[in-house]
Amino acid sequence: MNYWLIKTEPTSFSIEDLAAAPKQTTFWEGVRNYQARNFLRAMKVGDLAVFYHSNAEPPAAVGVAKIVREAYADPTAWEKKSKYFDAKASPANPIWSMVDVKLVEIFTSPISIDELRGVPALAGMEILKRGSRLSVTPVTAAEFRTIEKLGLRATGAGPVADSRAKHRSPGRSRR
DNA sequence: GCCAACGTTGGC
DNA sequence: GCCAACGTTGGC
Repeated sequence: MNYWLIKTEPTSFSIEDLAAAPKQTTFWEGVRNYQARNFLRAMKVGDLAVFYHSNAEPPAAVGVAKIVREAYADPTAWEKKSKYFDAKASPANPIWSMVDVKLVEIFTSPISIDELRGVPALAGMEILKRGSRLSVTPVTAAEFRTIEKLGLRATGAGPVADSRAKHRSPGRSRR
């Protein structure tokens, strides 16, 4: 079993969108980078992924998702209207792949990038490297466990926040 | 909104 | 096959 980190801009598709999706599952389409695609292709059913919000305030690890379907052709690549359209792709030559992911948990205590940088055990993470832009990256089991533990820690002051309760469903996925 | 870092493209 | 130009990403 392997562990990953998948990055998304919450204005495009957030973990709340995933929570609101049918079966809390979505296809992870739109990856248009060969290295990231190859990581998608290496994913196995049951693998777990840290769900990370980039370009957010603050950028943060916000939960965990599980791979529920292994890589298959990403049809948005040949949909002309899609923002992920790629003229070189076709059903005969899909080029790009996607997987299906299902929500496992939303962190009660999201971990901002600042905080991630402050954890020595996470110093080697790809996402924290300068100029890192890969939207799909492997993480080690130890890194995954460290992040999940931080994400689920008790929040301390005040009533225990249940982040799930705060997020009303925005309705259909905005994709 | 800036801009450094990076991947991709295309002229040669 | 080099590399400058360009577009995109994403933290700040």
